[in-house]
Amino acid sequence: MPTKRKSKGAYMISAVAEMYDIHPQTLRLYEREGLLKPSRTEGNTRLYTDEDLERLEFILNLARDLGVNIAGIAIILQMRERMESMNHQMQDFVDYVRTEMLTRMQHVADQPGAAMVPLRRPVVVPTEKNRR
Amino acid sequence: MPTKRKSKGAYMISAVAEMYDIHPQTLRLYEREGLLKPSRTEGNTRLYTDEDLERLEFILNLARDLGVNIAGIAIILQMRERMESMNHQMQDFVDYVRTEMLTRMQHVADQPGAAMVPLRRPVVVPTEKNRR
DNA sequence: TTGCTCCTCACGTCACGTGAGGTGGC
DNA sequence: TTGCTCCTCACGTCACGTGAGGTGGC
Repeated sequence: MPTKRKSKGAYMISAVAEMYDIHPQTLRLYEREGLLKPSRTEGNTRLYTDEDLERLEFILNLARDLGVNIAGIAIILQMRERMESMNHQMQDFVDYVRTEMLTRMQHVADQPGAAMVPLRRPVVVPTEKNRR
Repeated sequence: MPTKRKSKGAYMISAVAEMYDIHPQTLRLYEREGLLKPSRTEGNTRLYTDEDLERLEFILNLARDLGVNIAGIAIILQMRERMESMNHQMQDFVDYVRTEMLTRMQHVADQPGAAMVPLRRPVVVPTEKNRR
């Protein structure tokens, strides 16, 4: 269950550490190992955005609950991004095909005596939410 | 570079250990941790098939070269399977759409005065081989 | 000044890999 | 018997997380 966090803000390291009950040094470690890349103030203080925190939640889930080490988390983060882009690509293609087919069916229907062939049911693209 | 291994055979643990320069105990460890599931003879001796060896190569690549621990490897193996099934699903859908469109275009073309609209180029589905 | 930040260094713990030791079947 | 297999137990090493210690800016 992700921590509630709706405001668009930026958090300093101690605030993040408190929110997720994590040692500030661990956050610095994750950054050094390339898992997180918070921005910095002019004074070189780390600032964690909501996007950083979402990523952090994902990392903590892997590290704490599943026992994955840093090397594994890095790879899993990459794979996650690839899967998301695959899903988007798939969705774009489905959308394209749907409109294209409707357009062509319209052409067919415009011809005298042409039969209408309906799409019987929408194509379901697998996502994190609807699988299985 | 995967070790050459074309014959359809089954290997005992010491043969596998030698092929991949890995300790037999490590192979037993990977099995205990659920990464590999070789079959057994009636006498309870492990038998590694070519499929097991392919999986083992993947595991060793993660463990040795990338430093991923066992928990991470388990998750990455799951994700790999999901990505492969997504690729297949995508490919099936592309194939379906291609034949379906050709069929309908044929219908359109059969009508007098109907315009032919070609598929300009084949849709490329991302796979491990052709990405980027 | 206070309370934060930054950094480096070092330690404790645990997972992973490996070895020893004893067993049993082809 | 030999050389393999099975198993459990135990140790060394290293990564991860945490703490201490000293610095500097708002």
